Amino acid sequence: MPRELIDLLWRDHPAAPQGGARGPRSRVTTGAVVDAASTLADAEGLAAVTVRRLGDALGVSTMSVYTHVNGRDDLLVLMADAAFARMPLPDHGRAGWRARVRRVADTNLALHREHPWLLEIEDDRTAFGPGTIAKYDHELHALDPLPLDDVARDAALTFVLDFVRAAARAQRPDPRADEMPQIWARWAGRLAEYLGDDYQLARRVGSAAGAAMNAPSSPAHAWEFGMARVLDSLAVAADGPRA
Amino acid sequence: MPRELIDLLWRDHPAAPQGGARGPRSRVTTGAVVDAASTLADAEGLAAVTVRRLGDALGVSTMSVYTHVNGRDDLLVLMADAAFARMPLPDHGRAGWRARVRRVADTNLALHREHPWLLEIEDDRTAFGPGTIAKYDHELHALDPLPLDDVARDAALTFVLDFVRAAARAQRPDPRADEMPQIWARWAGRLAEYLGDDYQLARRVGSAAGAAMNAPSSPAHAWEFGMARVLDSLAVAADGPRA
DNA sequence: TCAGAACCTTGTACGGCGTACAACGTAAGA
DNA sequence: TCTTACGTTGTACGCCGTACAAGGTTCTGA
Repeated sequence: MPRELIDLLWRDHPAAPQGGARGPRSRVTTGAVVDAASTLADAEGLAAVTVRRLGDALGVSTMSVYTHVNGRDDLLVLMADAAFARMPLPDHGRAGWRARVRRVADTNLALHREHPWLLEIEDDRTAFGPGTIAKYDHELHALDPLPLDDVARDAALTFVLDFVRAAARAQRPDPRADEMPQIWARWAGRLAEYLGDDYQLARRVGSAAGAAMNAPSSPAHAWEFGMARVLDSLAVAADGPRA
Repeated sequence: MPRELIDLLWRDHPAAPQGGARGPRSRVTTGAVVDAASTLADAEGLAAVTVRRLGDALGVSTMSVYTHVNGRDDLLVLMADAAFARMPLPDHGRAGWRARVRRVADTNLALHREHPWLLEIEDDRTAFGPGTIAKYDHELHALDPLPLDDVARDAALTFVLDFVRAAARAQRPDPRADEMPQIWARWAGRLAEYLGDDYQLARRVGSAAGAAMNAPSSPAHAWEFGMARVLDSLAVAADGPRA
């Protein structure tokens, strides 16, 4: 293991160990590998980010990628932290907590819309990256106006971000979206036969929810509904159980 | 494609097409394949569910698996629907909506704790399976006492289940848990150096949240906090914006 | 009765993946 | 100048999902 992941995460920090001076100059850097991987993931999804394709994209052999990144797992952590580091973290100013939370939620939703592959990266080691830590600190400060102790503050932020993550997942285009019309054409009749007269509530609600969108559910409405719920519930948590 | 996924999903329904009578009797059934795959996933995770290992577990050649299941993607859908079908769906009786929602949440959390691999299956086609539809119908009925129209009812259920899913994800043991102590031993010093005096809030809250558990965050507290928030917010949604 | 159709099973093979390893070239330090 | 550290590269291994064709087995219909 040439360099530890934590040092690669903090590679732009002054205290980060630099590579020794001897030997040929690197033709690419860790940052370039991460950038290329992110671009590839944006364009074709995370599954397209293979070490071989990365080498091609960088004009370098497959195995050369491993000089700058310890392996694919580590690369995903670096990609996620880099994406977080790119997020705008505007000062919260004098905004109330509702506006702050809304902004945090909107920004995170936008992030996931731009980089849907973030939803597939679940490595806990991301938490040690500079982008992730800066984001965490900033978003915790969004809750400054609320009277929450430290543990509750963390739980509240988790609550908000988990909601956003789930909403982003629902809004993400299904990779099978192209085929769905044909699949549905083949399935609709059979499903009706199987269902008969059962599950009337599920069928009514399912079709009502799907009516707003083309999808079987309505992510747009779920976002509005959920956002209102999140804000409502934080208000209750702040003002006390009965207020 | 021998049999459509929808027919495999509904394979126990009387109207489902049965295999023709000619040829040798199948040594295994679709259900047996799904069960073996689920057992394997429970024991070793979804990544261990490979067609080759499934064939071994069933005492059948690798390619024979494809007689009973169209491919790995379809198999995952069948596994997920089968897991939902196994869920207990007790009548809601006279319980109030809070108790109903709590029970739905608890049951779903238990499901995800028993089958963590469910979190990795995101195929929308699962929605057409009998187990999934029955579960959806049952859980919609949990919200009967609340004055919600169809679209809001769907959104409310999504809100609850998404929270549970996120909580389950947080509670899921990191596959890297064994190595974390050693990793942390190597990283702690370097991270302290990188952080310096920055991000004080993040560090304080992060360590406070982690103090309750061994993990860097406290999923147990997040569950309690989030559950209270979910119930609070549904109460507000039900009673009107100001009540 | 007995071919032929329908079906299940199987082995081989292909193109992908991540990555271990060793050989080689290159540039800076002694 | 020689050595040492480092970047680059090709080959190779063991996985993966699965297409395909050959073969065996059982029921159907003439």
